[in-house]
Amino acid sequence: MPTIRDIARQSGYSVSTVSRVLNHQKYVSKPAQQAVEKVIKALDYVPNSLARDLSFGQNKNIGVVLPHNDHPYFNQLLNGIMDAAFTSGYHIVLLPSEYNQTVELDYLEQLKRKNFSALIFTSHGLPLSVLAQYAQYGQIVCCEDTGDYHLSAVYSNREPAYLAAFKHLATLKVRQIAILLSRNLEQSPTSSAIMAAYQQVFHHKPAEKLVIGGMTSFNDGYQAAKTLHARQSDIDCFFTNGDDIATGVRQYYLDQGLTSPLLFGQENQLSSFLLQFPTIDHHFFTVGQKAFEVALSTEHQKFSFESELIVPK
Amino acid sequence: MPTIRDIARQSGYSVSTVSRVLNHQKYVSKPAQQAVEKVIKALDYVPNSLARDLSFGQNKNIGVVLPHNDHPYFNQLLNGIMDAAFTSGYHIVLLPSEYNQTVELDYLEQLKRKNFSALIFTSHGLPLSVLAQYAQYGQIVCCEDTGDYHLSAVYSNREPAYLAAFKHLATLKVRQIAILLSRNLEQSPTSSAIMAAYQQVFHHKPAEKLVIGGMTSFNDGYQAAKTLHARQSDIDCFFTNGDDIATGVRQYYLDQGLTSPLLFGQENQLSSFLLQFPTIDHHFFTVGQKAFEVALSTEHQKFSFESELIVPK
DNA sequence: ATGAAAGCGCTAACAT
DNA sequence: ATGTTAGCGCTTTCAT
Repeated sequence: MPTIRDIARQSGYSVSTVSRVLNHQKYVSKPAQQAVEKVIKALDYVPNSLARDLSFGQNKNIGVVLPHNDHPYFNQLLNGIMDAAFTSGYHIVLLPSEYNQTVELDYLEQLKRKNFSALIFTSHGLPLSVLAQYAQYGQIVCCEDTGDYHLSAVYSNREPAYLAAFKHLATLKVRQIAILLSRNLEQSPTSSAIMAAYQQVFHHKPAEKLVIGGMTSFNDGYQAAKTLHARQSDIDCFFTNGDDIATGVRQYYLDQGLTSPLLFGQENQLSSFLLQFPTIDHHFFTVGQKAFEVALSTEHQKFSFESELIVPK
Repeated sequence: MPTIRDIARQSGYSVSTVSRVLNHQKYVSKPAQQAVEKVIKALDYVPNSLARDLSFGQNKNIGVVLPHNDHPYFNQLLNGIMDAAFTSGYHIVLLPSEYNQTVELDYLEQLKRKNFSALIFTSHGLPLSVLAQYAQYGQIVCCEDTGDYHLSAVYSNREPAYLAAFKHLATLKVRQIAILLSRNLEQSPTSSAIMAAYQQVFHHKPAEKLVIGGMTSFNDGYQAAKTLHARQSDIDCFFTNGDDIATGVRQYYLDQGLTSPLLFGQENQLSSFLLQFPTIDHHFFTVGQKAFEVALSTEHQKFSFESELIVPK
């Protein structure tokens, strides 16, 4: 592989002139430019990215930490991020965490080593205080409210929509509400927000035996319906963490020859539209786009979008 | 940020000794090692990845070119790739192509620039002959049969399963078969394989007006059913490119109060299991895992797995 | 076991 | 407008 020095030698110009040509800078005469470009073409030369990155002090890779599961939350977020990255010249590096703190810490160390110029956490097991310690080494964007921590945040403000959702259900005189969550009960801010909204509307906590976590798919919804229906047969509503999960619930009831309880989805996927049940759109695609944008900036920023309650007429 | 030279200076040892400590090499005395490690800890030093990569001549990034759409094919493949990459020390870089040849060419150029140490093409718009020209710059793995080209290949051998599928349908005395494809008709080897298998079984080509491409979702299936049913009302079977797409077809018929035609899926997703229609499992997760493995190797290799016909009893 | 020094290939400040 | 050269931070021969 020829280097910039080979081009310099063979063109009769210096390394810096070649560099100028490569980077389309000013102060290169037409003849110089042409001579250099001719040799470049002749030797089939391309500049080495590794050398460039070292010289520049950073590369153009943005790491995206995600638990590596298939929940639509991550898909939509990732699609938004990729969409924004597409024309930016930056690359998205997938960093699966499996919610493992050791792994997450390793990614933070890599940020410090300049293996990435920024990091986006779509979720994290590590406490925010730890993430904050690494913000000095590069932009760190969290897809949740980071409170007072010196960490950028781009997220969806869910509380109002959850509140509106439960008020809507209260209107419908629903009595026994099952709640399906993504992760295990207390772990995530999202779960807390749901529980808080529920309590605010109904003035009591959700029955523990009607709450299940770990839902990521249609099938999970199906199984959860089975389990919960066995526990309590008069459930008249399922508040779920995804339209497809709600659809799984419905399928179970239909397969049993029962009428489906009231369904409530999230993510505004196709199924809630087709089956005409209410859902919440958290605008994750938009969040992803913005998260990427912030990742490129050098300042700490906080943005929130409003989750949107969608009720079919 | 301290550099290796700072560590050398402050520890009283040379740069090379520090380097040896960092890389756990032989020929470092206990006292030297301890002295160096102490300073490393004191200065909170970590080696710079960019410098390492330049010195080593390559980085640990594997680019994965994919069209950036949501078809389960790419998800499953990507999941397999990520699964294999997880413990490897290598990173997966997402390279959306939108089937754009210019974009794909740019990724190949980046391979040449050593921005990636290998490239996996889950799909490509560029001809194989062009890809082959870049194989000299790094391992290139295609997820399809690459014939005689000097390109690694890891893919699923679909023909036999397609043949078996149509034979199965012939057994059922199906007459009017609609065919739903991923991309537009002639573009992909997959489409050709389907058409060839069809013709071999039924001794004539599929009716052109019963073939539609561009299917990626439930909704696409729904719309396609609508369109095709309007064109011809006696379709008695839909051979689709995905279980969820087949499910969309079914939904349309049900919504019209009609009985669903026979469905045939692909990808062996949950829906074919729940609704008990036949499907084909192309084992993309496994293909992805293997593709990654080959990406790390320096030799050109070809692997194929057998697609599997799955018929519920 | 340890160190000196020559790369790796490019950028950019400085000089002319 | 063009050239010289000192980095960028690490790895790796080659001496000692």
